[in-house]
Amino acid sequence: MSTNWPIVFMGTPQIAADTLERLCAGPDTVVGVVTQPDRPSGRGQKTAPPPVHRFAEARGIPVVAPEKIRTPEFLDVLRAWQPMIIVVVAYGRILPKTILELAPHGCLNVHYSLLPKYRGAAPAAWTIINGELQGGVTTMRLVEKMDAGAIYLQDAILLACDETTGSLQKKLTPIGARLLLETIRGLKQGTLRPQEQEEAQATLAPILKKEDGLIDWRRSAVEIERRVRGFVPWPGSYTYLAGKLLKVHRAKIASSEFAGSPGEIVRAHADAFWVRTSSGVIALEEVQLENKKRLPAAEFIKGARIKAGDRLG
RNA sequence: CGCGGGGUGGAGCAGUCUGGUAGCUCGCAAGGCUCAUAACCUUGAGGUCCCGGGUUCAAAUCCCGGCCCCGCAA
Repeated sequence: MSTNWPIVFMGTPQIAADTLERLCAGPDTVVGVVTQPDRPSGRGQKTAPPPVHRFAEARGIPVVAPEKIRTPEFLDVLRAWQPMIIVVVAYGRILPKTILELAPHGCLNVHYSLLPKYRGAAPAAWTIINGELQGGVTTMRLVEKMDAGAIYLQDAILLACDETTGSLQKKLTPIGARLLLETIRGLKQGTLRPQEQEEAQATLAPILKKEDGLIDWRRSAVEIERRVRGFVPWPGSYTYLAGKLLKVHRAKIASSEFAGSPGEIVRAHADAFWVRTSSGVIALEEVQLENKKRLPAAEFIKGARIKAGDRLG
């Protein structure tokens, strides 16, 4: 029906690329894409363009990957595209006011939590780590304060009991893409009623660091199990076994109770690899010793010389 | 040229430094035992020790090259 909007898209990882694909399938025209510059990554330190870059290139959409975004040159590029709105999905940078106000409808962000809860870089992960029963997606107008802008649309889903950040993100991405299209349509029609966030309800979802993955056995089994799920696929959870790094890919609460101190292996037999925490026992179900392949607990135990009484951490 | 570990019967590992008959925990097959079932005991089958070359009387082991897997880092 209404007009065709020129849109600029800013994003970097796979979820952003998936969202961009859906945006391209909509009624509007993505006239330009902004993404992070190539960085060396992976074994061998090869540099490769991020998913959004590859997608845009394949579609023949103009792409820029500025090292710095607070430059007049970059602003000129954005202005030349003359966007009606700028869509931001996991771009990975704080945008300055000049960019937030560059388009007539400002910057539209897809955020993977039920704002005002979990403002910040890792909303899906913290939703799981804190044991929430539901997660969700919010579209909102970007403002200078982190994730504090007025809410356009929001949708919630229930979490599975074995939900990981990866699986949750996978579920939320298409929902977010749908909300994004609905939001843009609503903005065009003027039917959208942006809701200011309730500041008092706001909580934070700070960016995760590699060290967050180190398992603290003084936490409870419940907490550790949630964190293991929340840290998949990144940064992953790990502990130490006889001085060697041991990654924990999957774990669950063991039904049995065992005496022991936090970090003590209370049972390592057949398919049971049980570790005592400060409160309760946790069963490691899939682990990976440094330099080795990831293995189900049962396989790992056959080769590892471990026994009840040995200690992790 | 980012750093590093590894490839050994069906699975997971030891053995490699210090070259000399292929080992452990399982699985599989057959038989046995039991009030004892995270069962247990006995016997058995199953291996080009990743590939190619070199050194040597002799190579899983030492040297060179190749393929594949993985940890750190990002």
